Amino acid sequence: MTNFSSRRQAVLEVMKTMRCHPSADRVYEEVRKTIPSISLATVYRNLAFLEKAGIVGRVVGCDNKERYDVELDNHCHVICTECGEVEDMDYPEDLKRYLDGYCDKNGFCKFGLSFYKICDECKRKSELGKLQNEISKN
Amino acid sequence: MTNFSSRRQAVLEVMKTMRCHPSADRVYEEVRKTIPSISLATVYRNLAFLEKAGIVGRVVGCDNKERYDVELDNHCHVICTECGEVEDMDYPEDLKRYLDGYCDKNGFCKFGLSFYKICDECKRKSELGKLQNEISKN
DNA sequence: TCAAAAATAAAAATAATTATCATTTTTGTT
DNA sequence: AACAAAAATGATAATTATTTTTATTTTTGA
Repeated sequence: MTNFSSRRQAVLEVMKTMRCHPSADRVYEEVRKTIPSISLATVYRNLAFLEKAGIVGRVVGCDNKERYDVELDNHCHVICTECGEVEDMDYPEDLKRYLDGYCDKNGFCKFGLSFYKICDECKRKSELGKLQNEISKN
Repeated sequence: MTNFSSRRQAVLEVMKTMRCHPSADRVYEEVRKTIPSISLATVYRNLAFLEKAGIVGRVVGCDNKERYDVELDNHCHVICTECGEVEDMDYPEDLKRYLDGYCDKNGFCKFGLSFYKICDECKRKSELGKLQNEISKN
């Protein structure tokens, strides 16, 4: 039975709604919009609970934060090497099959594939920085 | 020119010698055996320096620690879901080629593949725990 | 030789996460 | 409904990993 407490439910809802891979503090920020009195510890606790229950997963980005994910199937990640933001990407179908097979055959419980690049946001910021540098020189 | 300070050199040596993927505090522990006066901050600084220089890389394990790696080519990781320990594994040759191609074609700068399982050490510990539980019940 | 730059130790500061504890809410049983 | 036991929570303290700061030392290169 999926009989969660209202706050646990709220954390899960936020996870389902957000299309990104939020860190705990981002989830906290978001849940507070509907339940202002919720505490950060509760968010952590419920994310841990939901993880144990196999409902959300952890993703490691590139900044020292744990990030969370509700879509546990069939996708890999695109990670920004600057800000650590994580995006979903579908596996090429044949690759997924290959890795699933490899995993089974060798007794691994799961696998994770990530591709890295600098995200558009960070690229923009970096360009802006250079520009400002040029300007201040002259 | 690879003209590093003696401490920077020592950090790199340790990284090369250790066949695992140590966290900063493990590196610190190890370097202290030869340079007892080295400080933890210096280890962090030099790992960061060596990373920027492309000599060591970061690996994300499963515990909330950054781990470091000197072998930057041609291998993927086997990560323990319990303790976060990271082990190297060769890519199947054809998979490596496929991923390299995919990466180039789509403008990613790198990729990472990890397989997860519970390592032998942790399996042993967990068995031991269960056994002790049984005993204390009777 | 000597000034500027780089590297360092030690300690303080920061940031993310976890643990504690007193209180509140929920649950299942009578 | 009443109530005891279990679970969940907020607030805060504690912990852990990492980064920053500062005063000092070492290295570099002119």
